[in-house]
Amino acid sequence: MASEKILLLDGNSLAYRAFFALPLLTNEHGIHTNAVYGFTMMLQKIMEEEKPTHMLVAFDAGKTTFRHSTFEEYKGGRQKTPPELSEQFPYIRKLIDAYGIKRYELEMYEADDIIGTLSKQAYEKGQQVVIVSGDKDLTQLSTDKTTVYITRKGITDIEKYTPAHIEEKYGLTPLQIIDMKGLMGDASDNIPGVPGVGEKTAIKLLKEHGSVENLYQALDTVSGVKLKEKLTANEEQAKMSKSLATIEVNAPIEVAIEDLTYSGPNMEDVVAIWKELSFKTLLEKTEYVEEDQETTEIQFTILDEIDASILQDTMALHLEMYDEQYHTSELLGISLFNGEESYFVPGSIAFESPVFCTWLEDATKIKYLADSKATQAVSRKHKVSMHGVDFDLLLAAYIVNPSISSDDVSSIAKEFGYYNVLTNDSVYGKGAKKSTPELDKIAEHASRKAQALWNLKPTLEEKLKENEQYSLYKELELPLASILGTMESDGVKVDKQILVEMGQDLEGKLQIIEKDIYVLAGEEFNINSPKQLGVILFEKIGLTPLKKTKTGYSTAADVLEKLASEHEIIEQILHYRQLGKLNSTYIEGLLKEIHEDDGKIHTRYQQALTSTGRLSSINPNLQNIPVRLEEGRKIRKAFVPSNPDWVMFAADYSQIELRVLAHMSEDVNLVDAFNQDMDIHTKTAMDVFHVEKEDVTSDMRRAAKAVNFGIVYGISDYGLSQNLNITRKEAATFIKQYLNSFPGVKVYMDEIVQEAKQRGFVTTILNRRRYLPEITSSNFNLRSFAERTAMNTPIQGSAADIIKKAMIDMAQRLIDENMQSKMLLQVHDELIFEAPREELALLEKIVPEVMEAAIKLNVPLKVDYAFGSSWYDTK
DNA sequence: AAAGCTATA
DNA sequence: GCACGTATAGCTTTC
Repeated sequence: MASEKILLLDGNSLAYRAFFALPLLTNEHGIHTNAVYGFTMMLQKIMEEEKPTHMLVAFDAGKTTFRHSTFEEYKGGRQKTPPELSEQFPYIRKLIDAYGIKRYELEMYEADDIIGTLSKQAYEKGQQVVIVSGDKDLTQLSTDKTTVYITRKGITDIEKYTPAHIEEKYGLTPLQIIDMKGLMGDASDNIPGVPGVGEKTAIKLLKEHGSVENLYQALDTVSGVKLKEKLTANEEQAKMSKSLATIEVNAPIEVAIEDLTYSGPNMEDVVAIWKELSFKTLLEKTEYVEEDQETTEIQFTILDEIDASILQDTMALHLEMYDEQYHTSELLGISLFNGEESYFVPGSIAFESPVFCTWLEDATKIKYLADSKATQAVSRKHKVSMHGVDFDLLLAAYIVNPSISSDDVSSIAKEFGYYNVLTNDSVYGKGAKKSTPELDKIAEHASRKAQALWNLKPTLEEKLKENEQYSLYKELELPLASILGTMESDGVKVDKQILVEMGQDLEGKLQIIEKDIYVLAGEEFNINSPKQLGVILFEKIGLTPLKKTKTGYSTAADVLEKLASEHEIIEQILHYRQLGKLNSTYIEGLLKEIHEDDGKIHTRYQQALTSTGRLSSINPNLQNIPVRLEEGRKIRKAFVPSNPDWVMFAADYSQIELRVLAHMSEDVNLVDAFNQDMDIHTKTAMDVFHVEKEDVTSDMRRAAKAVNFGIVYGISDYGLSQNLNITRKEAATFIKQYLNSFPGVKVYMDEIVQEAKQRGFVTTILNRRRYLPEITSSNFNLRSFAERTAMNTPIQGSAADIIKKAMIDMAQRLIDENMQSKMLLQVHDELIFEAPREELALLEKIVPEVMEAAIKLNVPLKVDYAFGSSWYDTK
């Protein structure tokens, strides 16, 4: 039986280690997961390396142990277990069970004693023993067949204690470790030892005398008067300490080695726990495919034409696309489910059927969808305008909790307890392995999705109503999805030639700057590499590094600007970066996104992504087209109307976030300022600096503007000081002055943080929620971040609510007025249209009117607008 | 895949 | 004494 190997783990000790080694992670439900995660990592690694035949995780049973009858203060003065860790123990236990590992705890005994007892029994049986703990006391158990692994810093770094290693490290035998503890004590366990005797002295004494008992028998021979005195005075305490430090190897345990055979994990259970805790990396690494086991068989019919009889009044419908870029992706087919029968129609056959297209357009035919925006966009590509959407899974899940990061039907369904859908990755493969499976597989996959929609609708709607978010979902997000789908599919015309010419111009300029930089640096290097640049600037040229990053010198723009006066290379580098960014992201990047067939760019808005309720824009991002610097702003010249004699028309909300703040805080001074339509930054400067309007300098206004931004973002004196390049103290004074001038804002900020603490979430004007589990964290950084988001999210999110509502009203108004003008883009606080010149006069009237009336606040909303022959000219 | 940088509101 | 402004997307380099 020499091949048997038993692995004994100290559960409490390892959980503590994991907890303190890792940052306080949480999953999207606010459950702390760092200890479980670290424990899992250790477990995986150690099992893989050791391949044990037997395993056990021992836990401490309770607070009191037999050692307390010897010494009441044993382990006294210990900090109580942080609640963030306590809450993780149940998961650790569940996980151990899922792995199929035995766990054990025993009244009055510690995990050490269980491990000691079992390691002795295993040793006697001739097994190899491996003990894992974070507690060095366990090293006393080391023998020729027993190795004790003690975690070092981190979670997977381990020191292996064999008798030889102990000899080498301390010059002692494993059992003498107990004597050493007896003499030197152990602060963490509150074992006193002999005061004044530390590790060095203890080791020296034991090398001479062998044990505590022998030492006291030969006390006369000990050199050093002081030491002898200390030893004499503390003889009882030394002997008691030794007994406290001795691990019991004959504890009355009720498990036997034979019960501990390890036969491998139940991966289904393990994966379920990983999912519950959102261990994404572990899930991705695991090749275990649990879906096939979890899903139940379904029935479906593949059709090669659509018969009117299958298109009923209410149906779940899913368009199965090969990839997520639905504007260009191949349509693999559509699935339909009516509560009983599932159908799949391959490819674009459905859209070739007038019966189907008519059904899609019919508002009285009710559709349940996974992603109505995508469905709308794809339908429009097939010249169909869909109506009658009554459910959108993606949006419903997002409104329930915007932190849910998953965007495929399978993972959303699982969030709400429905497991009968496979992931896209498992059907198509991911990365380089992605490919189209056979038709049958696709049909089944798509059918499962349609069935999921049907089954999940009641669950999601109930949740939305319970949270009073049903109208946010049904009257705001759902109609908006259709509008966004239309905007995306309409697209925006981009003049390729303009971009190409700008690109050539940029390339030329870049080459010149590049050469200049090489001359100034005295060598050629990759300017785009912060690492190489850092070496040139701070080592070769010898500039002073003002800031560091995790990996080296920071060469960020704000740092370089401060060094600009030191060396002329800085200015060149900043210019190189600026032009390089324009060329790679905006010239080359945008050119790649122009569709050949229509010369347009079709971005995709992510409607279910941000935690605040804003949209985001991808492939390409049209919400960050340059505007601040003239050189970049010229990119906007390429964005033109799709008809030659039309114009671009842009309208933006003025100071919408500060107006929202005025509304929510009801601060009299701020409300007044907006009611009188004052320049808010000037007004802030007047109040913060106590000057008259005429005496506000441009610097004062700039500082006030930064303070206003800071207030919206959840201010800190440090952040403001960085932004304004002033001291922290000065920044703190500004903030104090601001809050004195706008006391209602201070009250509001305090209250919103309190509210977040009490309810666990904050809300916007339209009752959008954001959960902030970390607001009660004991970690300063996490808590502070949550507090700032508690202040910012209602402001940013309410502004998002307002413009979304405006978009819905605007789309309706364009229809009502029978206009050809099209709403094309949304950039957080602005809307961009293209319009025939004849409609300009009307547009100038209705756009501000509709936007300003979108949601009534207790301050007016203000909209500025402009038009011109390109986006650039709308200024 | 992560880090560093830069573009927007 | 620590670390320290909100929300994003995308490019290049480096591991």
